[in-house]
Amino acid sequence: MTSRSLAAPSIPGVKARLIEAAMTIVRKKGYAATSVDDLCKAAGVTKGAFFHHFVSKEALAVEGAAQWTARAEQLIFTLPPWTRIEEPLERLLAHIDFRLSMIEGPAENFTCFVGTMVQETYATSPAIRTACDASITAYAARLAEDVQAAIERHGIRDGINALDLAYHIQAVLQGAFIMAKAKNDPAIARHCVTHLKRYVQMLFK
Amino acid sequence: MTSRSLAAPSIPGVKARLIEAAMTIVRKKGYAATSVDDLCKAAGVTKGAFFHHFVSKEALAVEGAAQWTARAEQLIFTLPPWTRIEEPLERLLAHIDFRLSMIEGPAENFTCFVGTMVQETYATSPAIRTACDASITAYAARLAEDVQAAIERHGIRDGINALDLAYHIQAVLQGAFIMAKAKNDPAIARHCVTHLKRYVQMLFK
DNA sequence: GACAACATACCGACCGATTGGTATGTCACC
DNA sequence: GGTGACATACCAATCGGTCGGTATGTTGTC
Repeated sequence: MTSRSLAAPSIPGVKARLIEAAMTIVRKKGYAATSVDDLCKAAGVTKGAFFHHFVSKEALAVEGAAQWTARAEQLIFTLPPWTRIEEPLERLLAHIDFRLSMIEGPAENFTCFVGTMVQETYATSPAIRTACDASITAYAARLAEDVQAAIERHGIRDGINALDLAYHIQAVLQGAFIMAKAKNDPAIARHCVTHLKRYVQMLFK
Repeated sequence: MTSRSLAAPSIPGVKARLIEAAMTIVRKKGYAATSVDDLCKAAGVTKGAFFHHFVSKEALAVEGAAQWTARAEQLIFTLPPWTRIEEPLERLLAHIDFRLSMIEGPAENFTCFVGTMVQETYATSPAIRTACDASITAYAARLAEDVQAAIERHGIRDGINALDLAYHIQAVLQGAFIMAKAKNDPAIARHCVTHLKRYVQMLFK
């Protein structure tokens, strides 16, 4: 039955390595320009192995988006020590500071996998668009919890909704990434996120 | 053979029609996924004509970016009546309102040609990246004039620089576009731009 | 515990379609 | 009769994806 261990996973997870490769290469060249061969070469895998694990390139993108969500949950909302700050507004601002501190080095290291993909595929691949949307929505929903807690504690300007503000925070990050790519320099992106932090602070004052 | 068309600058410039097609199709599918054949078909032009006017697909992108700048200058900074508002802060806010009002219908109608392209090409095509950067920079510089005028009239919070704020405005728009694509709904993008407007208003109070 | 039957993981040659780009020709207008 | 503005035919490379095959498990039966 199912005392099933993997039959022959030879070297640690071919699948994981392919997804890892996709997260790097797609963020650098975009989805369409990333070929299956590119991915295979980077992961040290043959094409046969690729299509053994994924029915299509699109399927890899969808699975990659799901894993991106999980990774963000860990890396941004769970592991960092500041996530345990009690005071909700402080925690929210620490979140923004953290995102700010990530913006460094080559763009493919700090930009968003799903944000990059959805740009190119929203009109051509419903499956990928949906998967990217789910990832962004999950992030926003999680962030909105902290925003809501801060609102309850401090109050906020009229007409502002927690989820909306969470999406706005996401949008500024995505936009900042585009600026960094255009200028080939992360500094401009940091300035944008600094504006964002100021906005959030002012809303709660 | 040939049921041909005019030899001299045929009806309304083949070149212009190709660039026009690129602005629509690239915004919908991205740069890499847009083939030269796609462009030719949309413009009603043969491949021979394409490569008669452009040495490469990349060259079309570069020229398209330059025209995008010119078009934005006209459509956003020159033609609309609100550009003649005297009061600089009012004019700046009218600018944001105008951008807000553009966010409607399918994403390929209101998103940014150069923002979409630079996402995919910043690491692979220096020529395109530079052209997109020039376009974004020109827009920001123009917008910064209005921001600066408003600062001189009203004063602004400490540590805020006109050009920086102009780039931030651009970034929020770009990020809003990504949200709209992910959700397949422009409403979310409008919410983001509303946050942006509120931020600008608060800075000047 | 031996063995047949089957499942999983992978290899790499191969496929038709499409890609960006070229080579050559045609034809109207100066 | 040269030149600019195309059209047509074509090309090598690359694309995503298929397919027959092998090596190495795992499992039910006796």
